[in-house]
This record gives sequence, structure tokens and C-alpha cells, in this order.
Amino acid sequence: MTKIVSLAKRRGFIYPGSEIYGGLKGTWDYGPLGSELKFNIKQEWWKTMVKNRDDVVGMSTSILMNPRVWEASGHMTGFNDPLIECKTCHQRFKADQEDVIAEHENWHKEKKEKVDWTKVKKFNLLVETKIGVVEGEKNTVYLRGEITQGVHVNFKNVLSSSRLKIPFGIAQIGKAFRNEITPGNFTYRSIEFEQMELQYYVKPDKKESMKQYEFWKNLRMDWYKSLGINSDNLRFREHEKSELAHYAKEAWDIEYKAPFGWKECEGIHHRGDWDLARHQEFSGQDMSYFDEETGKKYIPWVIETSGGVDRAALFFLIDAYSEEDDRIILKLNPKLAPYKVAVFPLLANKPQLVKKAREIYEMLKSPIPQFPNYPITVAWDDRGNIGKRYYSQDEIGTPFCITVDFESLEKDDVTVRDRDTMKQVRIRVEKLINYIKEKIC
RNA sequence: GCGGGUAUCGUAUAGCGGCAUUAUGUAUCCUUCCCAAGGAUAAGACACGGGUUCGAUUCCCGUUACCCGCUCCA
Repeated sequence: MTKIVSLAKRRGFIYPGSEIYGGLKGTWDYGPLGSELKFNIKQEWWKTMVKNRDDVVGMSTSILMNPRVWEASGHMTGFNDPLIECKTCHQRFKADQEDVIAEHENWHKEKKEKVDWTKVKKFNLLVETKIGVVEGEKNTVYLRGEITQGVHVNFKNVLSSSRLKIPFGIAQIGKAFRNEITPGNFTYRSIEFEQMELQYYVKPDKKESMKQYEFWKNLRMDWYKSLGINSDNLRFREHEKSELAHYAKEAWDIEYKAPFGWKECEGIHHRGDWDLARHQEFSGQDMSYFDEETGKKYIPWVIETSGGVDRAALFFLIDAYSEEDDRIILKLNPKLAPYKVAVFPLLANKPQLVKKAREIYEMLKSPIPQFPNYPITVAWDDRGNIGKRYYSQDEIGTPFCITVDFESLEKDDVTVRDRDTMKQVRIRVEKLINYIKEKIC
């Protein structure tokens, strides 16, 4: 883990937040390569979940929302009161309800168990801020603790501005904030983090909803595997009934085997009608769906897939990290790699090599419609010797290195060196774009 | 939230109550016909704030951040 943190900073993936001022707990900044990695992850997610589907649309909603949203969602109630917690059975009680607490103590004493309480704490994990310009007249609002609610409150807007019919989904990627009690494990748990979520609305029917639930659960697992995470390092874990969140009927986590243990990277939740029903109750607005087939109105149920972008980035990095002899290699899937290719002249002091290499660099960097996400990211390097440059690109996960040598000048070709096998093939320049395209798509 | 630990160039490290090591990386140049070759030059650090002291990167206190346990985690 230390090696990952050190590499992340040395090569420009992830830096500590506000470092020159001594940092800020639980915040991290993504550097040139880290921001590319994150962007690629989000792009792959969006492709899989939105662009490739007819039944899912995207949204981008506000971080700041009317505070009543959080009352409806259940994030406020129960968490603003001073609470104490029983260390033996982890139940929480309102600190001012002395009779209930005494009763609980007796219950343990009868079982001859020890009774111990935590200090009185306020458990509000929402991050507070204030809006308004006049001091003393500012309103407290909360940075969203989950991005889900932005979608649910717009359920009717999406219905009336699109032609979607149930079942359909709304996807969103965005920042969320939580006053975590214990941030830690590098970027794994942060105060500020990015989520990528799908809310999939289905008929309020047990059989139908469970069918959808299984579908999305498996699709999400496949997504991580298809982008190169080793299957041995992934597993499903079902939540115990006692740990189910207030909104959930059923919940499974996709977990990754990190150096610090099996950790959640994505949750798939059956939210039932919790969100829409609560928003209907709290807002007084009709949140139901009119089903034209049956002529009936109902509040749909929701299947949610909720993943962390930062967690995905961290786990992709950890899983890709490998050492072979003196080489450090990030075996990132080419779709996620910050740079897709690097271009070198074999020798930096031979102008004709540099010139040709530069031409190929410019060619690959220019907008080429054959590339799926054009223009692609291309690195240039003419420092030191060729071996150093290969090693340097291995360390940041660049899948292909293109070298222009003296033969290239005569035959109009280049060598393409594969990151994982270190093998080289000679490719004619006219065929280079198609060759690269096949490898990185 | 509790306990323990750590903090020196970008990274990894040495060290001392009195000019702060080494390697690597970076920049510029020379050299080099494919896997961290070699040479030259340059820039670059004692986390922050107090205290003790003639003098503190070093000793003490506090803060901050990170790491390891426990705890917590919608």
C-alpha cells in the first residue's frame, strides 16, 4: 500500500489535499494521470450504463438541495439528536430517555452481560454549509450525502420530458460529502467523494423487481471484471438484515480484496418505494407513475447500483500494480490507461529520427474518428535512452510504446512494443492507426 | 472517538545541539542503433506553532497530516 501511495504521488496520480498548508483530513487531489484515469473510469461506466442502453438516461443534479429533501430521505431524523450507544450490542438510544436506557441496562444485567456506554454524541454525518450574503440571515443547507436524491426528486420531470416507460433508469455521476468519523486507507474513505449511480424504476412487484435486481447485480460485477480486475479479488456479500440501511429491502455489496481487507466498492440496493413514497409524503406532490397498459397508477420500486469512482480508481490501481525484477508495471486495461501510447525517437540526437517520430506523435494526437474517444492521449519522450523510457511508461500503465528507428526511415514503419509482454512488432505507418485502435478498444 | 507509531529535496533515505547525506527523479547539454549504460551542469528538503538553549532539523509541549490496531460508517 505504501508503494501505491508513493507511486501515486511521484507520478502524478493522487496527491494529499491542500498539502502546502498541512493538508486537510480526508481530502485528496488527482494529478495529471489520476484525473485521466478517473475520467476514463467514468466514461466506461457511462457507456455501459447509459449510452449503450435505450432504457437509461443521464442526469446531473445539484449538490445543494432544499434541506427538506434530507428530512424525507431519512438522513436528518434520528441523527440530529444527542445519542449514546451501547458498546455491548451497538444499539443507539436518545441520550435524554433515561428510563429506556435504564431498562436496557437491566436487560443486559439479567443476562449477566456487562454494560458500557459510549460518550454522548451527535451523529449527523451530513456536511453543513451556509448560503446567503447577509451575516446572521444565512440559511443552513447540506452538501448532499448521496447523489440518489437528486434523481428521485426529478422523477416526474424526467417522465414528462422524455418518453420513457417503466422499466427505465436514470444514471448520474457526481460528488457527495459525508462527515465520516474515520477517513482513512488512502482515498478509500474520504469526506468528499464521487459516486456513479443508476436508479432503475420497476413495477412494484416482487418477482419482477427481483429479476431486475439480479440482472443489475450481475451486470455491475461483470463491468469490473471486463475492465481487468482479477476475479479472485472480487466477491459478492449480502448485507445482514441488521445492517440494512433504512431504505433497503435487500442489499448486496461488490467487494474488492484490498491490502487492508475485503472492502465495498459498489452496493446494489433494492430500495423499494422508500424514496418516491417519502418524497410524495414530504412534498405533497404526486410521485406516482401512470401505467397505460393496466390503466393504474402506482409508485414504482427502485433498484439502485451505487459505486464510488474514487474507490474504483484506487482498486483499479491496486489490482494493476505489479513488479517484475526491477520493473514496476501498472497493468491497467488500455481503456483506463491515462496514456494509450507513447512515441519515441530511438536516439534523441539524430534529427531525422526525431522529425519522423514527431510526425507520428502529431498524427496519433490529432482527431482521428477511428478512435472511440478521439483524440487519444499520447505521450512523447526523448530523454535518456530507450530502456528508461519503456520503464517509465510501464510504471504509469501505458499499454503501447512506438519507436522510430533507422529502419523506419527507409521502410516507413515503426516498432510497437507491448507493455505486458515486452515484445515488439514492426507496423507500417499507414496501418498504425488501425493497429492501435484494435488494441485499445 | 480511543490507543500506538511516523513526519528531512518530487520519491526513497542518512545524520547531527553548531556548513544537512546518498540514490533516484526533474531541467539543460554531450553521448548512446531497443529495455533504468556513461559524462557535465543546475534547481530542489528538516510538516506547522510555541518552549528550553548562546545556538534546535535534532530535546520538550501543542497542532496538523498520514500509517497500524480498535471503534464508527445511511
